[in-house]
Amino acid sequence: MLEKNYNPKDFEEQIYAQWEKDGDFKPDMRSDKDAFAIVIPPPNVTGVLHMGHALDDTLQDILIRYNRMLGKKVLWQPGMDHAGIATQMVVERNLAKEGITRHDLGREKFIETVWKWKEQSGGTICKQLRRLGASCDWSRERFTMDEGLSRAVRKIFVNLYKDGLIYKAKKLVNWDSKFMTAVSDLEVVQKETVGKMYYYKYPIEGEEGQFIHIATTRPETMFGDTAVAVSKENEKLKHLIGKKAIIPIINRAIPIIGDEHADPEKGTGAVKITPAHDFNDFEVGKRHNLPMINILNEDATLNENTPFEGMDTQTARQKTIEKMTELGLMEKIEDHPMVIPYGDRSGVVIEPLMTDQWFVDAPTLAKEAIRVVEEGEMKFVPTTYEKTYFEWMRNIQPWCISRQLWWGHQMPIWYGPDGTIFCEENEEEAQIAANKHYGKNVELTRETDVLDTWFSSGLWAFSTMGWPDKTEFLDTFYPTSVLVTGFDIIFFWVARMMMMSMYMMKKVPFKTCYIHGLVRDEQGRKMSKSKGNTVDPMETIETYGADALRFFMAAMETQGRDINMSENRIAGYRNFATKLWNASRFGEMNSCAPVKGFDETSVSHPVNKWIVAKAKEATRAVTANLNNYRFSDAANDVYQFIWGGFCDWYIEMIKPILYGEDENAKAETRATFGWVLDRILVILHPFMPFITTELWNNTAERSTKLIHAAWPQNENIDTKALNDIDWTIDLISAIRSLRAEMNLPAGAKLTVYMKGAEEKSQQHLRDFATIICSLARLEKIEAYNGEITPDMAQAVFKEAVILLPLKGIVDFSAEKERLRKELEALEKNLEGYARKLGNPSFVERAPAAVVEEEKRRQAEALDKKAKTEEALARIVNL
RNA sequence: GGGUGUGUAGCUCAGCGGUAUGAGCACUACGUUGACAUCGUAGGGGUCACAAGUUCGAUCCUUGUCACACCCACCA
Repeated sequence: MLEKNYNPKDFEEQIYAQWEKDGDFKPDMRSDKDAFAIVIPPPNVTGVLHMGHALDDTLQDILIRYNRMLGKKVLWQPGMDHAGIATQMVVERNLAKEGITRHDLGREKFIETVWKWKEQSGGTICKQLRRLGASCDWSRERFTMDEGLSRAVRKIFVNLYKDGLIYKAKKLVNWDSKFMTAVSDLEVVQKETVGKMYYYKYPIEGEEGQFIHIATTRPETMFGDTAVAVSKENEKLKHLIGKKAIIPIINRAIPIIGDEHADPEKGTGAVKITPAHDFNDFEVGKRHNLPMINILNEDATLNENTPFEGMDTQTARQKTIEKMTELGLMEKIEDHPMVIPYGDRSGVVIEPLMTDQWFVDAPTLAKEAIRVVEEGEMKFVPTTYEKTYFEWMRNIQPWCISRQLWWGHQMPIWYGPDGTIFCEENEEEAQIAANKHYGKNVELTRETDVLDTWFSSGLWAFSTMGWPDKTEFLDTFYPTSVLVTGFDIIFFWVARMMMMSMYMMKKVPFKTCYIHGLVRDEQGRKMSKSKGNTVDPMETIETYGADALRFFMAAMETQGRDINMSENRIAGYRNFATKLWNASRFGEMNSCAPVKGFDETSVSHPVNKWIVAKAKEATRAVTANLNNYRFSDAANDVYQFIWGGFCDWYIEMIKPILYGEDENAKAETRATFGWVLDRILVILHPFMPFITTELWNNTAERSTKLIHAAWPQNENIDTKALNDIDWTIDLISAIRSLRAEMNLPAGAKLTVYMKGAEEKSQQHLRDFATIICSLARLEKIEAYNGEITPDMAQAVFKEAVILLPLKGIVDFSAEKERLRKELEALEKNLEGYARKLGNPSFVERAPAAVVEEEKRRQAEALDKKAKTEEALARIVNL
């Protein structure tokens, strides 16, 4: 017995536990059908589920469940990312509460602590994913730092290194002074601010009273200046080229050089060049062989190369200005719009800093990654993201992969006593290589840097399947079928996966990349903790059930567009679930249940034939839309069928049968109801796995679990069966409309006549009289050949007129008004038809079918107009 | 500066070269029947941003304009 009320809390968690216990998420390796695989975008081990995950993982689960029901070998590979910086940050914060820093612990102890933290508090999100209903194969859960994946990281690193695609270089990199590590370009966010532009002057060496005027936003970097540049085209300043300027305060002479980097139109036309602290100046420095003077420590305080050692940049800036003012060299300070780089995680200003770092030769790796997308081996859905991908990949810069952190994959790099580099998969091999190199046993020291987190996630598609070992899983599931992720992850992850996979596997990591948008708040603003406008999916699930949230996500997902949260709408989908629940209860109360051996093609009652055809039609539409990643269309197809077709019409239409005397019809209808409800549970299951399973388990004894039920394919649809009932539905709607128009009490049982109906319509009338009477609240309905009397309300219905005799005097003004309005609309339409059909080039050039259709509509409208006019005339004549 | 996307009902959005039966929510009126008030029935509401072009026909294609959003680059 189903409970009276739909209460998802009663069963959602239990059902999930049962699936997991029964191993229902494991791929069926005996299936003779294709493989279908998705690797989950590994959430950070520190992460908790947010609405973005809820969207991302719902879409994946829909695809996974759908394909599982198609009978394929289906793998949804779950796991988590070790999230270098994020995790180190969390653990350090915990230590800080006890007044300890990681340096107090030392590297080894600290890493131990992180692992301990991971075991105890990491991975909350995996529990939450279960609550959402995600049917991942948890028995295969991986972690980007586990032993297997670490081996994969080392192996691919060594390969890349030996192929010359990983190299060490001293370069200007983005330096995060909070974490004291280099970060990649992607981890830097540019923020617009209004800053200051400082104008001052440097004396010219040997020329008393002569100056070169400089504009800068960072006066404190002057101690690292190694030149002043002016354009060779600059008529006013080019005479200074070759002379020397004196950096005040420290009185160091630097050359004035000619370089096109100095735009005569900007600033003063002269630019101070600080090669060690500015990416543009770095290039200028290289061109002119300028020395590079580093003026910063790793914590972004000024170093011994400046007079302000130990000060932070802001303080040093003030000091510099003070000094310059004292020297009479300050000219003016102006407000200046500028962009300042910040670390996306640390939130501190990123400083360009000269350091030894490791790089991946991304431009080389990008070539294959670009080619396979160009040639369609990997397709973006929607295709527009292809452009974003190409744009980025074609302009890609070397990827800085070294991080001066502790938590992460330590690079498989060892240094010999003289600094020779040995890159091997483990220490023993490095030792062997080194001993061979030196001809004797030497002591090696290991590189302390760890890898950028995205290096290991870049291998996710194949490392999770056992690579570098040759495994059955790798053979079966690689390349994976589709990757589902947000557009903000294209550069970070999609691009890197493409590069790494093409390099190592020579095959794309996934055949399709489905990109979705952001989940925003109700007003369309980005959700953020600082704004306080985040919605916790777990709370939503608590209130409305996981199914409602999932259906919301699916119904809102229209190919890449952002989604605005809407609690109203989620409530609406909870209501939808309630509706289905109650429809099932109706079936239960009326002994409707699936019958073994029931053949839905053999039903004879038109209503049953109709719903069977409708169900198949809906199935076909959902299938097509899922195949094309049209989630909202698929969801709406199911929704419309269940609510608009099954509940609104079918259930209402079978009531007279179920409450009637015809036992054969009753039996057929009960079985049909059972069949249709089963069909509903099947096609709704990917979207709402919980309620469908609960109903499936409670409406019959089952030999198959719903999660493994077969998704129906290639069915024939009896389109003829659709028309009869569609005619009846139209008629019922017309009568209801007329009733409402005449303000008749809903309870009143009426008689309705139909005049001028064709034989076929009359037949329908006889066949469906009971149904029509029941749904339109009539005493009787029948064909009529008599006169239309003044007490009859009229409505034109197709070729006939519906007559509603009313007892006593009736106010016809409302009806008059309605008929007039209808006439107006008809006139307007007719004008359109006449215009079109009167246009010779339309008749000549438009496809014949279109012209015919137009003519048919015109004829229909003319007929209806005539009937409506008659009706109106009769009223007016009263 | 370069790029991408979006402007359709009060709101959030679907959709399509052939009259917008658009969807959900909101709104109005009425609620009868033994699945359901987390509901039912009926109804109101749109010059599909603007302009030009292509076409027999444009909300849909092209170009331009305006508005908005996002991405990338950029601290003189």
